Amino acid sequence: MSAAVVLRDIYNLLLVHFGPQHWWPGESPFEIMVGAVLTQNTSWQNVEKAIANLKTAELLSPAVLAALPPEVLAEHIRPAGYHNLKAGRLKNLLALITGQGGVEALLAQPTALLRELLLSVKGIGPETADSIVLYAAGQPVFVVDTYTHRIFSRHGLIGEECDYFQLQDLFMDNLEEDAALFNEYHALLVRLGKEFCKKTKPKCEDCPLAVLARKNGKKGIDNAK
DNA sequence: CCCCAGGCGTCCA
DNA sequence: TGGACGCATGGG
Repeated sequence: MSAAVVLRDIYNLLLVHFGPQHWWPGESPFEIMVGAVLTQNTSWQNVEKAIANLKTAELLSPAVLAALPPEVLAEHIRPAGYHNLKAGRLKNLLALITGQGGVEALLAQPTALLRELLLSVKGIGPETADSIVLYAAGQPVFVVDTYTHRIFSRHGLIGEECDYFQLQDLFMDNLEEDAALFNEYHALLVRLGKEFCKKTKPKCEDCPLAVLARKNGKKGIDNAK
């Protein structure tokens, strides 16, 4: 079974089962960027509270946040957890935005450069950078997260040791380079993870992907290490 | 009470 | 280079 076929089968199963997820849940590119930082190791439910706080206080714009003392910002985003840490990370991101002449100008940079710029920000790692590239800039990179790794390793499709970039390459080498596809695929994997592939309470027997086991066996994916 | 959530940086061998 | 740890709130 080729990787391309397996990846397509999984996508089709998930899309039929769950339907389109309409990601990212945010109203503007800047809101998406803020949400991407706030959701680091944090449930989206908590992030929503923090973003609602910012909106209510009319703080959710680059210019306003840039002028806000970090301690004040931290108080508003408290529900998202790690608020002191994340206030600093948002400040770092705002410095990049300002330095690049604004959100529009930053997000208009070519994919590879945009990714490098984001990764140069202290507090923005591979997943946060890729989330911004895909969901805020609409450029085609595949976003990997803990759910992606957990789902694929539990189904025996990759090894436990498969790292972020190996897993990302697996998708990007075997799917057409299409931002809309990458968008929906990642969103569907998160949906699946939340409902059927939690860390300690996997509902594997009910997993929509259970049919894959019979079709694909335990052979894994051909070019997965 | 416990464990977990759409990570990342630091430290230390 | 890689494994442990801190960061922190809200939900189940």
